[in-house]
Order: sequence, then C-alpha cells, then structure tokens
Amino acid sequence: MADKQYRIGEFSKLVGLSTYTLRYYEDQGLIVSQRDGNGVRYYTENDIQWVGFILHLKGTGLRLNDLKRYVRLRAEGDSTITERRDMLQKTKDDAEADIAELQMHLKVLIRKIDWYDGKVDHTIDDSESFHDYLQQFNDTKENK
Amino acid sequence: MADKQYRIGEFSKLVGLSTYTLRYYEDQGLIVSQRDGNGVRYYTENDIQWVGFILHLKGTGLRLNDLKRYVRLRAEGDSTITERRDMLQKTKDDAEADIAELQMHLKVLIRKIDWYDGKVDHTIDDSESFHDYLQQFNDTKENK
DNA sequence: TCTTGACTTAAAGTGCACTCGAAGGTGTTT
DNA sequence: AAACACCTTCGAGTGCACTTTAAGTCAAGA
Repeated sequence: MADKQYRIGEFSKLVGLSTYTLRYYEDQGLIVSQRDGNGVRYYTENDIQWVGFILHLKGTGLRLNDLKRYVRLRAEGDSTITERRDMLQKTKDDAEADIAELQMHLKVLIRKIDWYDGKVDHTIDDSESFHDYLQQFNDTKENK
Repeated sequence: MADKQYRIGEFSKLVGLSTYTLRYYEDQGLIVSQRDGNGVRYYTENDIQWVGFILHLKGTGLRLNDLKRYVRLRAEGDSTITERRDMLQKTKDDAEADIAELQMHLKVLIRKIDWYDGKVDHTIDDSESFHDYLQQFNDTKENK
C-alpha cells in the first residue's frame, strides 16, 4: 500500500478519463500532476481521490468553469471554506431541482407507457386520447 | 373554449419555445403547423398538448433524433405501437439510471457539505481528511 | 404610411466539453 | 533498431441543439 505512482496511461484507465482529457484538465487547472526527472507526469493515490471527487461534482452538474473556481478557492486555503460550502450547497439545490423536474417528466412518460399497454390489451377504450387519459391523474382541486 | 388559433409569436410564449425553435422543430418534422390563406402558420390547443408532450420526452433525455423516429413511427399508425412503447420504456429505464447516478453523486456532495460544516463549527477534527471522513459511510461488508 | 409580425432559404455562429492530429522531441523496453 | 509511451504547442474538428443573420417579400392594423 505504499504510494504507488501511475503514469498517465495507467492513471487514465484507473479514473476513466482519456489521456487527452487528463492533460486538458491539467491545463485548466483542475488537476496538478507531478513530474519525474524526464518531465513525465505521474500520479498517486491522492490524485485518484481528487479526480474521483471532481467527477462527483461534475456528476451533479457542476460546469468546468465553476469547478475551476472551486479549485481556485481551495488553493486559497481555509478562509474560503464557507464560500466553497455555499457553492456546493447551491450545486446541491440545483441538482435536486433537476431531479425533481426529471421525475415530473418521467411521470408523464410512465403514464404514456401505461396508456400504450392499455391500448394493446384493450383495457383502455380505443378512442380515448392520451391527453384525456392523463387528466384523470390531476387532482383537479389541490393541484400543488 | 372553441378552437382558438395562435400565430407563432403567441404560441411561442405559450409553450416556452422561441419562434426560431418552433420553425426548426417543424423543419425537423417534430411539429406540423397549419397555414392560413397567406401562408402564415397557426396552431391550436392540440398543438399545445403535442408540444407539451414532446417536451416531456425531451425532458427525460430523449434526443432530437430519437424524437424524430418516434414521430415517424406515430405517423405510421397503430402497427408501430409496441415499438413506440418499447422506445419509451428504454427512455424510462435510461432516465431512471440517470437519476440513480445523479443521486449517487449527490450523496458525496452532501457529505462534503456536512464535512465543511463540521470543520466550521469544529465538530470534526481539523486534521481529518474528507476521504477518511467518507470512509465511515462505507458499510465495508455489504457494499451494494 | 409606417410599424409589426409574419414568411422564405441557406449559411454561419454559439456554447460546452472534449477529442484529435500534426510535427517534432526524449527515454525505456524488446 | 524499432516500438512504445510519454512530452510539447496549438489549432482544428466533433456533436448537439439551437440561435441568429442576411436579404427579400407580404399583409394587417394604428
């Protein structure tokens, strides 16, 4: 479990990013690599964790520019902790809103599938339009 | 409640797509509009429902090309119902997988926020790394 | 009459995040 | 010696879904 070192090709497979992307991220300041005597990049366990983490952030919808800002703040030290926290909080809120929206769209999709199923096995009147079918799910009164 | 007719400008506001996009969608075969004597497009309630529906599909991650295929199938009539159903089923499965992934990323994000909070109010040891902090949530055995 | 809003085609531009290729170099392995 | 993996800069290409512009026409309303 010593601090194994990985060159870019191996590291690339470990983290699931192409070597192109790794160099690109480094250009962008998202990753810092170390170099051996010949100028060849190498990475350690720490870097695996770091890349894993930024991929989680990206996975929640954070864009590269914001990710860059986050990294810059981190480099400035503890004085920026609340700012970083707030940034992640906003990212979280946005992601939760995205999920809620997705689920709302999904609900209609699922009903359309049900509607198709009803058509196929004739449990839904052949003449009923999907729009009419959908209506029945609207609690006409409390339509929160 | 007669069949009100909307010209593209008004319709655009109703459905939340720019007039550019509406014409673009029409080019792409996603929307069909009617024309008055002067060749000016108009839309009806039906079109509002249709656009609403394709926006739900898009909202679940369906790409324009697939949406086009869906519309083509629809135009072919009832014989394509199962194919359309299966298409929506796949879209649904994909969307649910996306949500699951998003939630997985979100979980880490939330823990990072908690970790920041712990740092700020000193309920987490100042020297504890986030990676170590994260570990405690891994039910080392059944790590489903 | 002038403004507004519509129409056409075709092409170019935008934003994002890569992704690739050229062209030339170094060091290690077979 | 050749193959391989790495290095550099930098510019161009990709994919997607719009978005805008150009340049010209037409018709209804104030």
